[in-house]
Amino acid sequence: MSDTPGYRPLYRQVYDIIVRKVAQGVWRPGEALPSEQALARELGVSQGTMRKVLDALTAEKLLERRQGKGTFIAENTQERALFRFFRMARPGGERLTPQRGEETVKVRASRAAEQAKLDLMRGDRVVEIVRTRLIDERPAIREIIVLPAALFPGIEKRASLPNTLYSLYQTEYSINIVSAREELSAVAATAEDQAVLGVPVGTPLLLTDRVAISLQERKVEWRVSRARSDELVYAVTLN
Amino acid sequence: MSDTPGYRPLYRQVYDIIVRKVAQGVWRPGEALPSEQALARELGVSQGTMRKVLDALTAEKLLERRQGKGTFIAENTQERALFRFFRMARPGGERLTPQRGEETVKVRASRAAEQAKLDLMRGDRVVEIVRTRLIDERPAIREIIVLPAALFPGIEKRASLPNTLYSLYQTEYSINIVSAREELSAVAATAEDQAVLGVPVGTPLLLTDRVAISLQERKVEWRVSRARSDELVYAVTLN
DNA sequence: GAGTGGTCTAGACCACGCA
DNA sequence: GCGTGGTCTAGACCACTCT
Repeated sequence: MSDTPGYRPLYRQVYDIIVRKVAQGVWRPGEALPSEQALARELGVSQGTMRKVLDALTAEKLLERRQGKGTFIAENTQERALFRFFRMARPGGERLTPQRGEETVKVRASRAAEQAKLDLMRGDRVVEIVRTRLIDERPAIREIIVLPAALFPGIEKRASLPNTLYSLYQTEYSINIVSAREELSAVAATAEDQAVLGVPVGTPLLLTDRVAISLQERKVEWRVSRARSDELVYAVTLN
Repeated sequence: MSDTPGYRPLYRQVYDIIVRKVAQGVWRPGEALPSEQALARELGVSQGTMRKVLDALTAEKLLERRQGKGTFIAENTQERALFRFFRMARPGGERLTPQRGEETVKVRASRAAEQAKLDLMRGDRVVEIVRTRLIDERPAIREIIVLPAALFPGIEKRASLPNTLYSLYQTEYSINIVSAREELSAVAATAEDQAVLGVPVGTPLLLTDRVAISLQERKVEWRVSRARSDELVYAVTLN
């Protein structure tokens, strides 16, 4: 799995140092880092090398740089986190923001499929979140979200969960979601889908199976969504 | 649409020059460019600036750089072009290569929907390719592909089309596909789907609606695919 | 005007591929 | 051992933001 390059560029080492600091929460989301110059001096590298590191982290959307102002820890704000990982839109491309519907949270033993998906051990516990999301006031998406309980202590005791869970992960649990692997397929609506979403059994639904990856490259969330596909599409740009 | 920055960095100008040269086919796909040093001298900029340009174009997958060897025009080889824009896989993520099935090509007048999708004028003609693709020897995907006829002269006279059209676009028509906007939805199989794909009417299919964008930022292809979703998923990684 | 990131330069040395 | 891209440095100047 892990190569041993035998040669480890300086900027790579500095990169890892900064990533570690961010993961430790040395700076809060939205807060400014020291200037390029200051960081370079502090770590004993040239400004050019420091810049290379900060630019790379900006490309990974962990930092944001604004000319004349500074370098900031990227915030998984509602807006941003939503449009980055929530790809549902109206046909034609117009983005939309779902509303919150029914929601249940519980902690339970993990199942074999979950252990496989999230690299868990037998006996590990998981948090299960089941929720409905609304478009135009009507139920449109059913989601089942599974998290390793060890990483999210007490999350089941929270009064209510925000629409964008990833900002909660970041601010409350110092877990930054940096990428997600998704698999989409088309399935027929079940009786349960009919009950929740109000579509006839057999209606084609868009099923999304997502595993979210943290900055530390851990699989931290498994999410399966079933979405009405009549007025909703999954929009993505390939590069 | 187009901002006037009022200030145009040097590397941006050099970038445009190189892009233009690539689009003009000054170097063939797979061929090596002059070295960083040589290009920098030729264009009268420093090596650092030249490097910035070449790195940016590498990030856009237009070039490939190999230490010790040189900088090459990225080839839309079968392998690469396929896995870059063809996202179908087996559940679990294993990539697969479809085989070619039935195929028809014709040139005809464009319809309103096509004019809208591809930014065409009324009266512009289009090439329509209808084809079936096989997985494990069985029909699994139906595709309708629409191209502006003006950009692909004589394409309808070709004996047969390759599995990966984008390498054909690149080598024969100097059109580099650099990105694609896709919209996915779930639809019920029609009688025609039943006839071609052998699935019962009403079976959920995965429908993909793609517009492919060229290096010159033109909308060059509209492709609608209907895929069996029983043993096939659409796999994508979000960053 | 002071401070930040953004651009640009010139030059040195390192790692890789190949003959 | 030569030529290529990859890393690293030091320093200058430009553009943007805020006071």
